[in-house]
Amino acid sequence: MVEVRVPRGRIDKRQAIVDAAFRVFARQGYEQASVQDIAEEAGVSKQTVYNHFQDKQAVFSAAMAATADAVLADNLAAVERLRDPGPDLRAALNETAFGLLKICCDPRSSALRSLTYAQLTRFPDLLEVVQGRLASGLGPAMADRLARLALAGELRPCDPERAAEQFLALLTAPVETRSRMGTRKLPEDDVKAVAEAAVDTFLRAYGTR
Amino acid sequence: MVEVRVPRGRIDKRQAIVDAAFRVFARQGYEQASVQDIAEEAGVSKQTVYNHFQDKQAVFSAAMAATADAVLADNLAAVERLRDPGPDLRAALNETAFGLLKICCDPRSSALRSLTYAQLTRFPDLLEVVQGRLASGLGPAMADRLARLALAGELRPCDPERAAEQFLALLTAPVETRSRMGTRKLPEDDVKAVAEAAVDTFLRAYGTR
DNA sequence: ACCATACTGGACTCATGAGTCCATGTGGAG
DNA sequence: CTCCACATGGACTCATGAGTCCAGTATGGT
Repeated sequence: MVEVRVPRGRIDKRQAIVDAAFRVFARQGYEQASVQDIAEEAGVSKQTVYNHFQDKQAVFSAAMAATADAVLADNLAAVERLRDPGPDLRAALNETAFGLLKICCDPRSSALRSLTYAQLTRFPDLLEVVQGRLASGLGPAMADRLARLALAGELRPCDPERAAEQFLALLTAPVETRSRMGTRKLPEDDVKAVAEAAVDTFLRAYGTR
Repeated sequence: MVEVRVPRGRIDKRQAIVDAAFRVFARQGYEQASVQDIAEEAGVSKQTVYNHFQDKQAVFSAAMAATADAVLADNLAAVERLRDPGPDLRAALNETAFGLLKICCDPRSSALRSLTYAQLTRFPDLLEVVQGRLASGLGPAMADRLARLALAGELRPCDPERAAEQFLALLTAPVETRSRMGTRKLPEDDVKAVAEAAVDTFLRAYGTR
């Protein structure tokens, strides 16, 4: 262990701790990650962690919330692609789908899902923190875009919430299965194939003839 | 705590332990469940647990494997409904879909997913034990049924593996989201609605005109 | 009836990790 | 320059739980 001499100081230790915590939790899981591990990963002493957070659980919550925010932001950015779809709807959907799947396959995103699942029984309020941000953010945003497309006659008239739910289902579930719950990384080509298959089925069901 | 005097004996303690273990793990998670808890739930002494299993991890593996087998069997039974679909294909698909979703919503099934996700990093071979049985069992079985239907002209010609993957995606992902990863139980009507929506979209994409 | 086998419970060791305390160092604001 | 708020690390307490050991007890096959 070669220690890099990092300048002491009261900079953004807190942020460093939050970032490091998520990395450690992602690698080792909640119970296996000791506060000491987190402190070391952050280049900080254990006591400093306790200066910023009440206890281990508070560190965990903060790390999960921050990551959920980041992942949601990425997802929303991908959906924005549909705001101005251009002449080729299929191409726009394909790009959006591929963008969403790349985020979904990212280790950060996988770890977020894993950790949420894992700690549900212990921290029920994790749902508000994580799922509350993701599902309650992404679904409606997608539904908004699809509603506009339907109104513009690009899709057949339909319930946009249901369409959004199914579009996302066609994307995420196959990737989740194929990547073995995020444990093996899918080849880019597979991801593209899933995206195109999803868009194809979606357009058959919701497209205008 | 009123202790029921249970007759001692070398009956199927092992089975009792496996069953009890899954219940305890489902309630408390792997790390939170102590071997003592499991022994008490099984009405057995801690030492007896260690008579039958090498260590806590072995108990866990056995419990997960047994549950995965049971859940897979239920799933396969539901898919069997499609072997003789009868004149009304939509009705047959609806029944199958609803059957699959009821299993999927069952606490046992939810706990199985939760625990698998949670312990992935620690026990990578859990994938072979659990996912290996479920995904590798259900997907192909579904694909078989769909292939027959396509051959009989009930569905348009298509890749049955892809169709099966998407059919299952349309079922499970929405339920997973709506039930908040299995933490709140969905009203029967919601489950039925998801099933019918999935079948509707599936038939629009894969049905014959 | 007998004996091997399995079950019991309770005491034991041992490792681990959360959270606290404190004496000491250090950077930046005034 | 001088505080002061924050950072450090190392030692400490305390609780918990895995896994072992053993002496005593019930069971079922023969």
